[in-house]
Amino acid sequence: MLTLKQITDDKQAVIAGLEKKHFAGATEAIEAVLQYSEERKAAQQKKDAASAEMNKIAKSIGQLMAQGKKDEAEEAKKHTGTLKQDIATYEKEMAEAEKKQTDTLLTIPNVPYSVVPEGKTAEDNRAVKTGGFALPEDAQAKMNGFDCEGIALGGWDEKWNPQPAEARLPHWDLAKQYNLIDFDLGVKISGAGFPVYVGQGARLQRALINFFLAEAAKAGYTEIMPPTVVNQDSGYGTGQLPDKEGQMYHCNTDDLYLIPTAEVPVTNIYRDVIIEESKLPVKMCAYTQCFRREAGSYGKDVRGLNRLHEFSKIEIVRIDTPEHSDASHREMLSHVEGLLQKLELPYRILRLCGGDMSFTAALCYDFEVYSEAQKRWLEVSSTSNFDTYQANRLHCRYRRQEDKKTALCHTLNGSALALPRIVAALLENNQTESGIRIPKALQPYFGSEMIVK
RNA sequence: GGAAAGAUGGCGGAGUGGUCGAUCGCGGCGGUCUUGAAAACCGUUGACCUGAGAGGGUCCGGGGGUUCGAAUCCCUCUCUUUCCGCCA
Repeated sequence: MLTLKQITDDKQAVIAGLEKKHFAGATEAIEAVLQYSEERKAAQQKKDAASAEMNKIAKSIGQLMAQGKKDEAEEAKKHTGTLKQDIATYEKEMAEAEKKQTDTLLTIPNVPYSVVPEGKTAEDNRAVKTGGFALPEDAQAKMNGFDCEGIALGGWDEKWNPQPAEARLPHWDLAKQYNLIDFDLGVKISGAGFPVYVGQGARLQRALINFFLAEAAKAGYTEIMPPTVVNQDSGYGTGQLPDKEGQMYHCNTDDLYLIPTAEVPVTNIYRDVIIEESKLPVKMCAYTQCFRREAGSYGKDVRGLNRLHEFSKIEIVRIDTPEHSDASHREMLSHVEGLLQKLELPYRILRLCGGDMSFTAALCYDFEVYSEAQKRWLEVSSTSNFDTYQANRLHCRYRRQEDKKTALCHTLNGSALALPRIVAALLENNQTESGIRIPKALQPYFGSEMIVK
């Protein structure tokens, strides 16, 4: 959540930011917070004064008793009755005002950075870069009307004969043909959205996980293997609770949640922690299964691997100083971009507009890969800077070197990468007459250079 | 699942109703000494709210209660450890 200081420092800037995010009632919400804050301060000042008086009397009674002056002590006690009641009243006022203030703050989203484009929906997101490889027909066809400058053709050895465009299949057909993924079996065991990976399909999963983890390790991220169920405090810490309660699977008996992303357990490592500035940036990566209920999604957008209830993802998380977080963010972007280049996939990077960004983000870039058989861009990574918004909830602070004071950290995270849509694009974009080609960088992890029937 | 013990500052560990935000040790930081380092010695060392400042307030796992006054007494919740049982 936003800090009170952010609001008092520059109220108008905060309101303008919230309007860019298309948050209705920004002015009213901010004014309400400020009013509750004043109420709380007033109540606290009254309460502090009464408490100070009470402490003084209590101390003097102690001294009088020690000196054996029982009568004077009894006399002093008489004054404490009303004082005690006053303190209780003021404390109640204070707690009520504080609760209203926090409750209101929790409903207010993060303020976007100035570089975030205006706009309301995904239509308004701005493509900032395009790159990678595509098959000839698709690159020339200007994928989905977007400018594809930067996307190169092929990049394949001569020994491969790409399937002609009209013969290319969507991944759900390929998964069946090559016996890689059994969606029906998943329905039997668990339900829709829980695919069963088989044989080379399972091996491809493992290869990608290892590849992504190895690349993250090379980039200096410490590998974490966290729990995949978390308690309520963790859910609140990273902001999934209370607003997105319905998105997570909940284990009733034990009141635990299945994680929707490794961001939750990994970022919560630093909940209620004060980090020495010299230790920043903290760089962590984690592979976990992710669980999403995703209620209310239907149609061809969710076919095959496009949207699942359970999937594998490698997440990178950084905790940094306010001064360096932007540089950190750029490093994360180039890390993710590097992965897509090594996988030889056509991709584009979008800077999300104010209205399409998540509740908690201050700046967010999406990575999308072009799926040649589906003729669609698929989101495979979302890389965000949360500024102090998450850290404020997490109470994640650092001790500044220069003055030894504590200040809120910035938190960042990004997928690097989520598997299912990468698998979809890899299968669809690498169809050849003799099988499905595996990009060079992935071959050592997969153990061979193609998927065969 | 059964039984017992416990939860105090970065860590260890005192403190059982009255200047206790808390003795002490370690660690950290500053200094003396040293060519440098170590050792030794001296000093310093929690977080949060409020206030221009002086100051005031809150915090000894969480919540509630008793009392003029609670780290200390009572209730309750959570967690941890040990032993037994079960299991990978």
